[in-house]
Amino acid sequence: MIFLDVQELFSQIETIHPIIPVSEKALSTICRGVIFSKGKNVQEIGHTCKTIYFVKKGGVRIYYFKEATDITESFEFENAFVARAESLFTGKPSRKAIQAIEDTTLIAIDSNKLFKLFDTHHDLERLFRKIIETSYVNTVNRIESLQFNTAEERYKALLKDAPDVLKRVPLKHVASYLGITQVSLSRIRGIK
Amino acid sequence: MIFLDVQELFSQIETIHPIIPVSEKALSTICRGVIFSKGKNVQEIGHTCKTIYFVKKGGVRIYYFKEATDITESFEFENAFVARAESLFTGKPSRKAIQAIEDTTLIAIDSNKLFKLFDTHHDLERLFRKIIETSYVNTVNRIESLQFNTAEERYKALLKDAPDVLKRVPLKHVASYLGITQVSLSRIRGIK
DNA sequence: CAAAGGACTTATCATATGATAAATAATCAT
DNA sequence: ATGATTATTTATCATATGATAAGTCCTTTG
Repeated sequence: MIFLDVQELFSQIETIHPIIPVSEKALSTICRGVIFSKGKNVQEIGHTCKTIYFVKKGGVRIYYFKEATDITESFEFENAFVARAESLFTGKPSRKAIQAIEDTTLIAIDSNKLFKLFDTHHDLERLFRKIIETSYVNTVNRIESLQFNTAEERYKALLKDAPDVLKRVPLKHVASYLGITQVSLSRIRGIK
Repeated sequence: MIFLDVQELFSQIETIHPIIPVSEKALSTICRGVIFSKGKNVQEIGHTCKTIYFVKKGGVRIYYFKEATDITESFEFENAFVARAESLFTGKPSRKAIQAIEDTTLIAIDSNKLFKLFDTHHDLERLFRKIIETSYVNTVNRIESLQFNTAEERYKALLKDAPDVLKRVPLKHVASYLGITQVSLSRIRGIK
């Protein structure tokens, strides 16, 4: 029996929706610790997502290809949850991959086992409902920014709301995340 | 006691996650029927969202203003659920309004009462978790289309995936939904 | 029915962003 | 360290979309 350190995970859970000890216990039994070095794929394109990850250390991005162009859908760093929703919640293979953008330590939660736990551990279902709600709100806000803000406005908003992303991620990935080419981002940054 | 016809609602629920009769009963006690004529706001900008709507008949849009420009965030028609997530799940006032785009009959579900029911009716929480998951997947897919598809690609995708929207909604609202001006949409439609 | 307003299209010109290429700069592997 | 990738910037030109304006068509309303 190897001990997995789930302290960061449970600290984070505490801030979202506290769960009772028996639920903590149940949850920890379906967690695995996994490590990926920078650049390695955590999950591949075409794989059906059956895992929810929690980032203990480092960071990951979800990305896909459109006509040979690498597009970053999202970044996640310490204390965030990561999953490819369009696969996890539909059971279909994902067109997207998850990649470690730094040397990264993750906790992998088996989603099928988690969903089963929801039957007996009501508080776990509520916890994950709240996590999904938060992710949903974030994507709704992101749609708003992509719908009618200029590339420059989106860049400046990112600079304001998540300056750490700019420090930890290659600009080419930031560019595609913002919905523009790297050259355009460079031009926008160049203007003072 | 006025009888509210919740048949369409429960038929739709059946397709998502069946609930037991006692939960149906509990849910129906927190539902109100409401009617709005075409053009009327169902909820106003600045109002904190405490209602989840189900569309029985007609259709609505969620919209907001960016610098005096009316922007449609989303459309919903028969058998869909509608709420302003960024307000409902955060408790903050919404910058968005909900408007009837046709003469519309809605079922209004009190969200605070619903959230309380989750404590005693586990299946209701699961039902709404699944509804949120589906909405989340839809927004993730929408981000993908806004991130790197051209306006023309987005228009053609809408034409393919939701041709009824084009038939039921003024093009000016479709245009802002697609993230372009009405004039651009008209140009795109004009080509061939 | 007439008038008025709203919806949609078309045209012109302006601009932000894309595509490509080339030059530095930074990072990585041997 | 050295050379080889990879990341970033800068420049030029092309293009999709925006802004504005004008005109047509449709709908509403008195």
